[in-house]
Amino acid sequence: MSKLALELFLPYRLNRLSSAVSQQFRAVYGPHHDLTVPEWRVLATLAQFGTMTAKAIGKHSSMHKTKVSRAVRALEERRWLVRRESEQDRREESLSLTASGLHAYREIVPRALAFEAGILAALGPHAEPLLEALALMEERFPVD
Amino acid sequence: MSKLALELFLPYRLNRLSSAVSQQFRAVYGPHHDLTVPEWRVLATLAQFGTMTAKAIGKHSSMHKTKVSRAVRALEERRWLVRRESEQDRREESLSLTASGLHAYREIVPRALAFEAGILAALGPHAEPLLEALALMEERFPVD
DNA sequence: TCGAGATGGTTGCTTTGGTAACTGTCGATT
DNA sequence: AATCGACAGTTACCAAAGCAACCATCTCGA
Repeated sequence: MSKLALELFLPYRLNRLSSAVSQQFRAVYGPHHDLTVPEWRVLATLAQFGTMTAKAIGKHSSMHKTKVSRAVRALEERRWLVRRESEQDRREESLSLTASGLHAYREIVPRALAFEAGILAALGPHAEPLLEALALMEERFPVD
Repeated sequence: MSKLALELFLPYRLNRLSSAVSQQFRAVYGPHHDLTVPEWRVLATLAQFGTMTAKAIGKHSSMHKTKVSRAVRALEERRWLVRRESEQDRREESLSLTASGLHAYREIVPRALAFEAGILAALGPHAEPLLEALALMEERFPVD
């Protein structure tokens, strides 16, 4: 009879680790700005690409359109982003960060990178192989 | 100015991958038995250890006690597990799988292992390094 | 032995996420 | 120009998850 040890089972381990990392990561932007993960993703995506539609944000950050819609509204209420109706296509809207949004972003990024660097440093020589394996798995489990 | 590419950012990648893997994994037990992830974890833990308390299940499977409580009730209603009041300590209850529960478990396990094996096989020589890196990160991000 | 704090487990409240239905707009075909 | 299907985004509804309050029981110390 085949046996399965939950603590060694890959999907479980990934899930556990991902939650733990996310939770720790919240401490990075938590103290100053209280962001949810979807809000952080929208912020990061907009900062990365400048101006884009909600649809494009969702695609790049693997988020369902309702999640994006809500995160966008939250950031808008915080005055971190503005909507502008697109001229060519009035169904969509061009989203971009305000000065405050960009300011907050720039404050968070170095800490986010330091957080990531801390993990990779702790992995030492295992870091590079991990990243390669991650890339392979991402290929096997593509976005939707 | 430091730049951050979300798609290369480790916490994001872990999160994305973990969701994708979990979602695919549901297809393993989905067709026959419609289980939630917490239910699956309780089932697996009980099968692994025989008889234990809800507290112990939560600890082993990294789940909040309310999650465990609800998953236990769901499995109980499905007649996959039974509660027995502990004699030494009447606050806690001894949980164990019924024959049906064990039967379902035994049907799922080979497929679960095959699913995992498929991933590891696709990783080829990268599998072992990945598992080592995972272990290191788990150490760095312990349960709660 | 009795009272205070700790503990196992459940329940209620609130937040969060997903699905589906809806609104408004576009593009294409007629 | 009118209509039909596709599409961007929002909203309403429902399932899932966390937090805190709660109940019952245990343990320990005065």
